[in-house]
Amino acid sequence: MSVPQHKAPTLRHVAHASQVSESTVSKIVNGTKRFSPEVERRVHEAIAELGYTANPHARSVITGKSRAIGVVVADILNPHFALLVKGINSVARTRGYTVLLTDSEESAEIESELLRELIPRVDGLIVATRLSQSAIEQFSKLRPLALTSRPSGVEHVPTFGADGRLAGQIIGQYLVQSGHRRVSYLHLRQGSEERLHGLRAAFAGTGVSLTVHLSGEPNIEGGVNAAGALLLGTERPDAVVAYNDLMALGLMAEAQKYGFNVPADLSVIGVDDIPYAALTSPPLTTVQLHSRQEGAHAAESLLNRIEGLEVPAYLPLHPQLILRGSSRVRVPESPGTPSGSSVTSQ
Amino acid sequence: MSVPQHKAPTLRHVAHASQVSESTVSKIVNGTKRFSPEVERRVHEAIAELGYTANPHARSVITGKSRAIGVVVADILNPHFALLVKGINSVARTRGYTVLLTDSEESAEIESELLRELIPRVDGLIVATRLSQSAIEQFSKLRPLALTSRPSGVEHVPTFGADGRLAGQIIGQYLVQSGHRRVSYLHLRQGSEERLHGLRAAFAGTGVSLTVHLSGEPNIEGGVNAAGALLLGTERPDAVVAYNDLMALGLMAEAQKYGFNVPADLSVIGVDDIPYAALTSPPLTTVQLHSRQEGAHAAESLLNRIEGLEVPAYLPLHPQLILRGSSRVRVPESPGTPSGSSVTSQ
DNA sequence: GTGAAAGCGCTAACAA
DNA sequence: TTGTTAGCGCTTTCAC
Repeated sequence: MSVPQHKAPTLRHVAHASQVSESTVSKIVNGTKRFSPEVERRVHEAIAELGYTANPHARSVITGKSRAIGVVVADILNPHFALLVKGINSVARTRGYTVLLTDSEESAEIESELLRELIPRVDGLIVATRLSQSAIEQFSKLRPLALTSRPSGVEHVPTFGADGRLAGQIIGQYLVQSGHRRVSYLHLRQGSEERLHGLRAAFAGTGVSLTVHLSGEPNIEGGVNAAGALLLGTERPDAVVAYNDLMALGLMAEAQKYGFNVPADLSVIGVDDIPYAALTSPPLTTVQLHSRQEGAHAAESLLNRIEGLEVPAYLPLHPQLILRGSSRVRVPESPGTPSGSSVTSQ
Repeated sequence: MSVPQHKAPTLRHVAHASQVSESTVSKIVNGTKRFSPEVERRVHEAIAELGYTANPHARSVITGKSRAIGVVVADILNPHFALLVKGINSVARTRGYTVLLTDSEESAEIESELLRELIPRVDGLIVATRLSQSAIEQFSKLRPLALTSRPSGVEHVPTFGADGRLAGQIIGQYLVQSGHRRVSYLHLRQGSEERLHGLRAAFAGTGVSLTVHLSGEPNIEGGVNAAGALLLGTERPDAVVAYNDLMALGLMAEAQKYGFNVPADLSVIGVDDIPYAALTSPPLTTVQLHSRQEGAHAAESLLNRIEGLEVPAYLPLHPQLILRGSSRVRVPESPGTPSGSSVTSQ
């Protein structure tokens, strides 16, 4: 079953084979200095012959750099994070960095453990965190950090992602304009209060009521589990907004099981615009957050910081309302769709 | 923005602070040898005081081990791979290994590049490959490999995952028994022929016709794009089977746009049982492949091999038909659902 | 242009 | 139980 692992050739072997010193080989491999064509040819030949590859660990010991970045996401099964990772990956690959990806399973404890393990191996990290401000501050002293998806308001630690408050506000405005009166919000315990604040701001002075329900898990299960409390109370909502699409999808499926007709009885709105949001019946109205670009921005910024380059200010990603079948206008007299450039109808 | 990075304390610092030799500290840190309580106390104190963490790179240079494994998946956005990774992660974490995850974006070229980059950094790799047998053989000489999801039939390289041929056979048998007569299969260009072989075997001698269509992309887009050719020919199928759930979901959504009623006009069946398969209308009939356990098995086996432990034979994962609303019996006279333990109705 | 020598942070014989 | 020594594979002055 097992194939014997001959130990890999080293610089010494290449140096011997090509009759030059180790330092010469090193400089040629790294492009640090140029040599006579004859020497370079011999060295390249020997490298090819022996199948030499530099040992990145030995290199890291000296340079103090690993050309690797760590990524900690809360749940790689969530397409928002998968897309974020794809954005990070593409940037990292083109710039010659390796990505060490880990999944914290939405646990602050696991997240800490992973960070401690990752930090000595990488030059910087991108983290969707659940940790406290003080914990983040501690870690950020050890390595450059970039935060995503869950703004924590820690100073000196750059945060990336679309404006959650604005996302909430866009949804709120749409609901107001489309005649909804009783809105329930499925909130995520920790983390971003921002989406909620945005909703509140949009509803201020409009007479629209907002009821907030809590869910521990920002996934399909979380939506399924919250559906009962959310939908079967005495005052039934005419719209529910969920912290993210997964929760909205779970919630909508469960609502339909209860016999609700979406959107006739109830509008359902999510956040993220994951690929599956377009495939349900009805397809889900949601707010696109540009997860992939969020990852790319975070990675670019982090790598620039690591390499001591200038870190440009990134254009904030603008949340965009994607109108689909899970929501509809409630009052015939106000059929206008909301105005503004942040709306796309599909 | 940037916080100064004081260079990390080393063994030397700890040795100094606690008045012992470097090798003593090393042995205490690694638990290699025991020392007097007094010395151990001093060393642990110094470690805590200085916030010392071992430099894993320096360690790797000497030991030749990195306590890291590499993972290459084809598309982390595909829940099958996300679950696979979760299975791998949980095993790796409990055994003290770090996971270096990368996404090859379904490209053999990128996959090769990633493998070359990963190999010198890790003790072994888990790969969902698109590479040729010979390429895989080459890589497997450099590091222990475990293959998943896409059996390649390379000798000496263990492969994990449910039996694809059996999955195809189970679907085929169900379709036969439920009275379908014209089946179209949406096949994935490269890789697993196994699911197709299983279907063929099940249809042999039954008079059920099988038409095979090709799709390059094993994702939602692939299903959407193939729908036209698959559904709008002269002889319309009464069932379509897709290589995986993503393709089936894309295909079903598109079929519904064309006006097909699923399952009245057409049964749609996928493979994987991704979480979203249960949320569409109708929910998708599919075959559960136990992706998470597949990942766990591959990781356990690989780590055992790396550590020179015995590598137990893993129980093959049995594909299980999950009957949902996207398929139904076609002929009144044969209303029986298929028998056997591999069927779960929901 | 090329090489000798020193040393990154750590582990592993081998002494004592 | 503790320390000394050597050296992993590599980069990096600094000479020639």
